[in-house]
Amino acid sequence: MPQKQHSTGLDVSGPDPLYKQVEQRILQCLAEGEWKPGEQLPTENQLAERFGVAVFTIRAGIGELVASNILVRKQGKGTFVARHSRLRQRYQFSHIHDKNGRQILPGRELLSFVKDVATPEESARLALPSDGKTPVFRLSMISIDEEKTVATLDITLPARLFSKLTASAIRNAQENLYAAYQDECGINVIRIEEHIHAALATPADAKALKIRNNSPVLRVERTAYTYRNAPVEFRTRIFDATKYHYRTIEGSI
Amino acid sequence: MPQKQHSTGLDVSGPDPLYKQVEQRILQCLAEGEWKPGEQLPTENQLAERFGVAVFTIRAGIGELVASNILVRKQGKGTFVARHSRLRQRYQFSHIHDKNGRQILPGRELLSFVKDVATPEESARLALPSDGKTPVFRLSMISIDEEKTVATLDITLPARLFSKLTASAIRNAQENLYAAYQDECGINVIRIEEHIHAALATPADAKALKIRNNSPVLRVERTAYTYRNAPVEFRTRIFDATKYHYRTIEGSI
DNA sequence: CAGTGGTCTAGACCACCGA
DNA sequence: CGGTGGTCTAGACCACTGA
Repeated sequence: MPQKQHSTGLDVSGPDPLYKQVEQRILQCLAEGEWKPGEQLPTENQLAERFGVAVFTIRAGIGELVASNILVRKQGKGTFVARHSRLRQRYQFSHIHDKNGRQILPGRELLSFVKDVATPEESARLALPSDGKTPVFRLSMISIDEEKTVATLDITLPARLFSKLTASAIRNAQENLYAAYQDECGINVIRIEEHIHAALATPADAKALKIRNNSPVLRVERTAYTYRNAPVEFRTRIFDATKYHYRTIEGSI
Repeated sequence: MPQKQHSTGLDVSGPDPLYKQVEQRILQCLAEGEWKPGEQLPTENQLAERFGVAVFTIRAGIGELVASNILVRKQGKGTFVARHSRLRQRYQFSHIHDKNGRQILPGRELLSFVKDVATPEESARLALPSDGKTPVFRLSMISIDEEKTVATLDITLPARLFSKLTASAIRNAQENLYAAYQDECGINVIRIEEHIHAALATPADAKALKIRNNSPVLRVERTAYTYRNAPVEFRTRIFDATKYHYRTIEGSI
C-alpha cells in the first residue's frame, strides 16, 4: 500500500530502485558528516522507519556499501563507518613486495612539511583551480622497513581540506596515514588509483635510496579519492626495482 | 519445517549458511563442466527445487558468483556462465596505458608455438610436478597496437590441460586469448595475479621492442587461475617503460 | 503471452554481543 | 536478558525478453 513516504527523499517510482536510493542517501549523510568514521549508524530497523521502506531494502543498500568497504557490519553490535586504522584494513592499499614475495609494510620518517601552491599538474590531479595560487601542503618522507630505506614518498594535499593537519600528527600516526586523515581532518579515503612507471634513478633518487644513478626504479603515482569521487591526495613513491616489485590480484574468489 | 533435503548435499545445520553451500555446489558443477562457459543455468526456481531451498537462498548464492564475474544474470533471459569473449569483459584484465592515459588494447602476432618441459620456476608457478619432464606449451608472441610493437608476450601452458589448443586457433582468436582457452579447451580463467617489475632492457628485449639496451622496461608477470585456485597459465609481458605504464584502481564506488 | 530475473514486503528464527 | 545483525522463507509485483 502507498506507504506514504515521510518526505525522506525516496521515490518508489523513481529511475533507481529503492535500495540504490538508500545507498545514495547514506552516502550523502556520510559526505555531510552526519556519521563520522568509526561511528555507529542507526539500526536497520530505525533506518527502515526513517526512510519508510522495509528492513530488507535497507539491508540491500547497506550491503552495497559494505561490499565497497565503506561500512562495516558487526553481528550483535551494529553497523559502523569503516575506519582505516582498523588492523584488517591497515594496509588495504599496500602492494609492494620484496624478492621473496613478502609484503612490505613500512614505517615512515617525515623529512619536511611545507605549505606551497599547487603546480599545474597537481591542480589537475587534485581537481583544484589552476590559478597558480591554490595552497597545498607538501610532505616529503621516506618509508622504512627493518631500518632500511624502502622508498621515497612525496605527498601533496589540498591545504583547504587538511588545515588541521600537523607535522606532529603525522609523526605520531602509528598506522596508515589515512587513519590520521580521518582522525585529524575527518577525511575518509575510499578509493585509490595508481599509475606504475618504470624509470631510471635520478641523482636525487639514487642518493635517497642509496643506489646507483640510472639503476631501475619503480615510480608509483597514486591519487586518493573520498566520497563522490573527490580527489584528496596525490602521492609519488619511488622504489629500488632490484629489491621490490608491485603486485595485484584481480577477479577474486 | 524439516523441509527434508533431497540428498542434495546441502545441510541446514552445517557450518556454512545455505547460500554459501549453494555457491560451493554451483562452483563444483562449473568445475565439473556440467555448465560450460556461455551456457544458461537452470532457472532460480529450478535450482531452488533441486537444492531444496527457497529462491531467496539461491539468489544469494548466485549473487556472490555474479559479484565475482563467474556468472552473469540477464533479466528476462536467465543466468549464464560468464564468457571472456563478451565485449564488456574483453579487456577486463588489461592495465596498460600510454602517456596520454589511453588504455592499450593490443592485437597479437604469434611467433612460435612449441612443446617443451616445464622449468622449475614454471612448475612452481603452475603447481606442476617438478620432475623435469612435465610437458608444457610455450607461446612466444608480440603485442601490436596501431602497427607498432607494444610488448613481448611469452606464455607457458600446461600441455595436459591445453592439449586441444592449436597455433591456428590462437591466430584466429579475435578477442581475448582467454576466450580461446574457453572455446578450445573449456578452461575458464576467473582470477589473475600480476607482479610488476621495473628492469633494464636486455639485448633481446631491445631488439624486439626496437629500443636501446638498458633502457627502462616494465616486466609484468601474470599467473592466471581457474576454479578452485588452480593455476592454468603463466605469462610474461615486457613493455617499453618510456611509452607505457601500468594502472590499477582499488576500492570502488 | 509466458517465463525470466529484479525488487520488495512481512515476518520468522538464529548467533552474537554486552549489560 | 534485550538488541543487534545474519539467515531464510513465502510470496507479491515489476521489467524485460523472445516467441
